[in-house]
Amino acid sequence: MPHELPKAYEPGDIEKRWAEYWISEKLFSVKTPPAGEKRPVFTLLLPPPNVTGRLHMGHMLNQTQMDIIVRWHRMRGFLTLWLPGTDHAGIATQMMVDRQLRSEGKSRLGMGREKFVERVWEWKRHYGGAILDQMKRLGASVDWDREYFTMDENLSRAVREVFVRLYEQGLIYRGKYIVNWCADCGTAISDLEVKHEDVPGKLYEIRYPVIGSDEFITVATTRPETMLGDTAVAVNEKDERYTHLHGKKVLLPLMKREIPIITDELAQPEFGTGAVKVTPAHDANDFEAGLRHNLPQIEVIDEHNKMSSNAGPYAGLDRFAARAKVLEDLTAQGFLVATKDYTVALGKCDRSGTIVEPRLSTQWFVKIKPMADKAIAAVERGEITIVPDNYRQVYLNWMRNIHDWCISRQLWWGHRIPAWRCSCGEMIVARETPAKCPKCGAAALEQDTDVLDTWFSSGLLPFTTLGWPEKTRDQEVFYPTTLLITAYEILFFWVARMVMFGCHFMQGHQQDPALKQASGWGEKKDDSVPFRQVYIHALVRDAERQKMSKTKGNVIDPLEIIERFGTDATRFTLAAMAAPGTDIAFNESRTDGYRKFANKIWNAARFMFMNLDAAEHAGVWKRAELPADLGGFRPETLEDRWILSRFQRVTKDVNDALETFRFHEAANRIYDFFWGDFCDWYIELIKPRLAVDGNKDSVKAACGNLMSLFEASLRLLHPVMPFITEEIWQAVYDGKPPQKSIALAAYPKADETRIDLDAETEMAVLQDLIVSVRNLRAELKVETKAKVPIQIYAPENGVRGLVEGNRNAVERLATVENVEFVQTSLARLPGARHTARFDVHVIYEKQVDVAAERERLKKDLEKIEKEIANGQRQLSNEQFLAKAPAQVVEGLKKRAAELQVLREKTASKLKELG
RNA sequence: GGGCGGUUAGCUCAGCUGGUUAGAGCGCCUGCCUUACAAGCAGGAGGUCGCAGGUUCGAGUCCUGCACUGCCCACCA
Repeated sequence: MPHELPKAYEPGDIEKRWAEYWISEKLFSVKTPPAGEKRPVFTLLLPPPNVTGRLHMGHMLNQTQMDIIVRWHRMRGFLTLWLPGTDHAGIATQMMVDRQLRSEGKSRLGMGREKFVERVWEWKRHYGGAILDQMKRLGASVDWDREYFTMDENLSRAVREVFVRLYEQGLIYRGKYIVNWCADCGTAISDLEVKHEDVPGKLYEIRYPVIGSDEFITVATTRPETMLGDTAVAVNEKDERYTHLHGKKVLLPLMKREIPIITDELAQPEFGTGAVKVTPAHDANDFEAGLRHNLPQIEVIDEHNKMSSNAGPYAGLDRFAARAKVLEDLTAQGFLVATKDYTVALGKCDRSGTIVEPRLSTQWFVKIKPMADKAIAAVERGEITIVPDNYRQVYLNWMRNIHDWCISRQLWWGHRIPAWRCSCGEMIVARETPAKCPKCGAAALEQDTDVLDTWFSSGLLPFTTLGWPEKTRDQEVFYPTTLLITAYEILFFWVARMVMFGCHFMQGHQQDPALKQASGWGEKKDDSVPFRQVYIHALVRDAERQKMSKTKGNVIDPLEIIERFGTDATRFTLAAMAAPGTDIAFNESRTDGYRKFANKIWNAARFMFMNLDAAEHAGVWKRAELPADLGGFRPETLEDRWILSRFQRVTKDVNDALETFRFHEAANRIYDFFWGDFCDWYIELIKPRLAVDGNKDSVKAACGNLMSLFEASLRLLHPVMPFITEEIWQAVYDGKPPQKSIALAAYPKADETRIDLDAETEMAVLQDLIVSVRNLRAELKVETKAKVPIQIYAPENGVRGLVEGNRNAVERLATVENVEFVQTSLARLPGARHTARFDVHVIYEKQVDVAAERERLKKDLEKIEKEIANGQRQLSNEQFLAKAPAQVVEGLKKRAAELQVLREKTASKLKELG
């Protein structure tokens, strides 16, 4: 790799090149180790995007976080498996292909099930890989050799196995119940797929004539059209208003049907009139009540949301047209008593937006309670930790109030339910297509036409992707997976289901004890859980905090952002903004800032290579093998000791932050270190030492130190910015790196013995001095290039020695030409600045702006006084001295001493100025 | 109806387990094309941490209430 790097960083080609390299070299493919290996293992399952999906910001955030964690583990020596795949996404995909067919003038129904499914497969082969290709652009370090698709044969077999086992265990049943029906999708959907929306509506009060009296009983409803299917009116047993009507009947208006008045807890005396109409076929509560009282179920709305023949004169009308007509007729006949404004929680289909109809229908259900109990226990016992912690409670609440899960869908695309019906009425649930009916021997069996809810199969992925139902080595090694990173939105859809299925089907499973131990999970007792940890990340919103949506047109396309700013910068943005618990308002200006950060790194690299090459050319230094992990770093000067110390700190902080998913902290720490410490100070300080005409040994050391530290910093940054770090890292090794990729190099580990407090303190004083002089120069309006003489008063020997020892640095970085030490304080002079440890005076003929100076000092003094007062109050408080940690007291005392000095200097100067 | 978050500089956000002087980026102002970087450098202005109480030696951080705001869950017509 030539070191003639272009002046500005151009991510496009570089990123593409390395993304391809990582894949073609199979760097992230994992071989399952045999028994006997003792190595930490890290497993992560990619939440499978829909095959129909296109990468959006949510994916990108999710994948960036996963990739950071994955690369970090890999570099720390974990056997790291990240499993990618896609979800067949039943409804979404079917709708997509439906639409395509329609545009060709064809229809699903016209072509028949078999042909349609074949067509979907064809579509999948063509377009299904798009989202994974987009992932490749992000640099996601997944194991492409293990890519799965939820409809793969082996995964489908596992799905059938699960279904049959649950059926045999009595945990799957089939029955006619109220389900959420979406007429648009033509299928039942689960409770989770219904989104409630508060909309202004009406509450209608309708009176039903009581038979055998001239009395009426008034019921309240938001859905008058369902009265056509009423089979009772309920009142509460304790409601004395209605005691005299118990056992009587009413004549249902419009339908002229006699229906009983029943007593049931369904009716709450406080609400409305205390009497409620009962429509068992169109309301979940009424359905239950109907069962309790053995009421007939009259379906008046069909699967197309039209009134059925049971609706008499209203048959054929759309449900809402029917509502209008019913109200009209009720009014005309004097049955409508009142119409009140009322907010209705309308249930809409998550997918199509159609208003969902509670409808009586025969479906398959999972009896969820037994599995939910295990899933609750796993989290309660801490076998699974959920981060941030508040989601733990959300999860538990949901799990404790869970209802049976409707798993059948009236679709063609998906895992078909492995149940067959014989004409004799026998139902056969089997792993493989049965040849004949076990009861009557008939061969003409019809398979159930429904498919399974997509989440049924994705809920199994943690173990089915590892070869279940066979007992495989993969499971011993990689199950339970270590972590799951996902969005809150699918906590219930997916996470909760994985926990239930995992705990149920992997009960008794044991991870290879040696690997489990080495991975740090030794104390965990239960290896049936699908993952040890769950991290829930925030939502990405637009810059105005709005949820992104196609209809609002505020969707930010990550690929477009990547195109403009580079993948690394985009990844960095997402990491830096991802503070746990808060949503991310994606702001391009931040990404632009991180693009500049990449450029900064790039130019620091150019600087380094320029100097290394010059040194090598001059024969002062040879680019030999770079000792691993800062092994070649020889601290010679203050800045060497200082930067080494700072590096240990940033390394510690970054590792700590990643341990607890504080991505923003990790990113910001590296940013500050690299830009602030490394570029602004270290590089500036080391510059003269790199001059090839200098002392050979010291040039050599400087080159080695610069390169060592840069190389280590690249490794530190790599999980967040994989591309630019790879590019420069490869160049550092001149195409002969010790590993094929920086992704396989070791992650920096903090060595706290290399933290040098003295160096940090001294450097801070030096920085203070230089900044003070720069300050004064600006204030005095000294021409930029003019070197000025300065005077320094530094009563402490240490400080004086420090400045003398780094006189060069001061002269260069503050543009100073002569440093004179004096014996008396300079604080009062115009054109001087002071800190607690030194005074510095810039000798220059121009005058300071006295008024401005006075203002500044006044402000300073005020602050100092305030702080002194605060400090004194605390230090004179016995309680404080007794209770506060010694370190805090000590610090405060030290500060108090400093403040005294500062106050005196500042006050006397202020006095001087008048 | 239940639950969960947010409110800190003009804007977008950090501030983890309470501890000395509340930070960053962007924007703004001033001066610099100093041979790594003008996608840069140097300097600067800008905050009674939503409001009111409380706990504590000490509160942006913990507690209570209020206000505004966002989200999730829910089979009361």
